[in-house]
Amino acid sequence: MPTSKDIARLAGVSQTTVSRVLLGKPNVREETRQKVLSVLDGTGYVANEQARAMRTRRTGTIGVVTGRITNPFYPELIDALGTAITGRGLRMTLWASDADSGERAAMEAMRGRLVDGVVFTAATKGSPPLAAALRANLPAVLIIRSLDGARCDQITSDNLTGGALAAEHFLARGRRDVAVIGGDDGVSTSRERRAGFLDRLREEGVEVPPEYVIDTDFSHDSAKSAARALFSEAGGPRALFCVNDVVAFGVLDAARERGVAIPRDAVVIGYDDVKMASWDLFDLTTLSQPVEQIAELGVAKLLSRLDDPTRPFEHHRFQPELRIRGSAP
Amino acid sequence: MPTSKDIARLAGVSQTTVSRVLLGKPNVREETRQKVLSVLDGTGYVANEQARAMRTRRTGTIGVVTGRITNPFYPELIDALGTAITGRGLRMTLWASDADSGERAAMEAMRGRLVDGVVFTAATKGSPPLAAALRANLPAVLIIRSLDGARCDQITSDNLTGGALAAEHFLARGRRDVAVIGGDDGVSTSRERRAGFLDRLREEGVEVPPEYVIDTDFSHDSAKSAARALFSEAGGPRALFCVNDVVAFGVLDAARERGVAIPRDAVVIGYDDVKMASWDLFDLTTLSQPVEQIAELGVAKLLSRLDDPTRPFEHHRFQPELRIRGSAP
DNA sequence: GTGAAAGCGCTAACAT
DNA sequence: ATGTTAGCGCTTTCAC
Repeated sequence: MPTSKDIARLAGVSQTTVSRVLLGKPNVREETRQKVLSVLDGTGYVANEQARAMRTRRTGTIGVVTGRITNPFYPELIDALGTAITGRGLRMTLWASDADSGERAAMEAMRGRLVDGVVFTAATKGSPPLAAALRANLPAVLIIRSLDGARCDQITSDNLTGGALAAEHFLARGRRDVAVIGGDDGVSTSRERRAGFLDRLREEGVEVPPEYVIDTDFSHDSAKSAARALFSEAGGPRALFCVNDVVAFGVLDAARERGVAIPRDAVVIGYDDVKMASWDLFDLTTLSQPVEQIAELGVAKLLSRLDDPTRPFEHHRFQPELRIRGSAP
Repeated sequence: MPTSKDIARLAGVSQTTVSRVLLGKPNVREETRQKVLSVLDGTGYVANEQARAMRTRRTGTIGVVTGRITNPFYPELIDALGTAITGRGLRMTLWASDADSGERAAMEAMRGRLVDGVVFTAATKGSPPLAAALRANLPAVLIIRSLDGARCDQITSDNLTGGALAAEHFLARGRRDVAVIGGDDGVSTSRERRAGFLDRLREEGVEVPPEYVIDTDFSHDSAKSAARALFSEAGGPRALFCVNDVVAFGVLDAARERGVAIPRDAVVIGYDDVKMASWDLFDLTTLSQPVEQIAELGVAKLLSRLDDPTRPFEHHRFQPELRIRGSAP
């Protein structure tokens, strides 16, 4: 594998000149440039990015930390982030794991200069490595999930409004037998979606009893068993707002198992509008958040911070939109 | 951000000794080691991996190339690869894109010494960058999809057997009104699954007419419209083998739309056994391939090749297992 | 057991 | 417009 020194020797110029040609610097005579380019062409030379990174202090790699990919929302997000990152000629290093091991690894990678910055998508209140990264002022951005007072840019859906829209949809159809399923107050999305939903209901005089504000993790199976309990209760709630689509899928599965017809016997709203939500078998009414835009803006903000670390931190919230489908017409 | 030189100065030793301690070399006096370690602890020093990689010629990063993540099988595979890679203290750089842009980028990254090797999961017959990578003897491994005569290790499911198992399941239930949906002969998985299925049927005297061997891409929507056409045909096939689960989901969706009851009016078998396949709404009979094992072995083979580039190439095939569920009991 | 010195392959400052 | 030189932060001989 040839080095720029080899190219220089073959072209009869200094190694510096080769570097100049490679970087497209202006101060090279056209004739010299051509000579170098032709040698370059012949050898199929590719610059050693490691060595380059060592001087420029830019690796051209962006880290991405997500939760476990069991939620189909994450693949779509990763896809969008991948597009935003590779579209800029950069690379994406991915950590997709439970717990905070991904955050820990990402922080190490930043400090070890293996990535220029990190996009965190699964921020949780009590994550020590994330807190440490932000405290150390390492270049990071939070998308999808936010953290109050985090020292970095944040891009999310306006989850409070999203929850309120779900509430309004139920109210407009005269439903008052509502419940919220899924949630963890350490996670901004579910906390805010829940709060927006409950607050809007309260404004209209509907108070949701605490036993119908159901904590479950974000998995299909937990949601399913929670809904199963709800459905076996005779006078229980039948207008269910789920904090995300996977939770909603679990609820739909429980409904099928229990012989609860959707939307006749119960109505369901999700959040995220993953691709599957529009499949006939689910046909899920849900709130959509613009994944591509969130990913794109997140990457853009991260890169702009690398250039200007002093820019004040921003929190951009995209408006969610209610997609009305068969599960809650 | 301190360097090993800073640590050396603070500890009153040479930079070399710091390096020795960091790498756990034996020839350091215990007393010296402790001194260095205590300074290390105090500063929160993290070695610059770039510089390290430049000397060792190992980056500690593995590239992964997948197709677009619209197929839920890929997230599960990425998850498994991530576990196999990060579990070894390495990092994963991911390219998930249509076409061969990911392969091209991965090849560049290998040549630019940004990754030690690459796991290709979406090999297609006519991919120039992949062909080039293999020709150049760059360290790579093919998993899930194979390529005849590729100069690298390959780990796949035994797709021929998988297809045969599906055929046997239909035959055992007396079904002869079969069709195969989804396929592209440039992709080993669908080519082999199809061939295994058709060959086994032929052995039992069942010849599938060519119009019931349906080429569609691997998307839910294409499969859905193909199945829609099939279901509107009166005497058409009603025992459908799909080359993967997403295709099967599309078929199930079409069935629902057309009022075709599963499994009463039609039976469906998929391939992959993605998590969703066991959800009540799908309840899909399918062939499972051991994703974790494939990922684990793929990474292991790749790493072992880095240590011994001369080892002969192997193709390991895992046996698929039929998971019988409601869609084809 | 420890340190000095060389060098991985680049880029950038400085000379000419 | 081009070349010389000095590192980036490590690991690895090679001396002692």
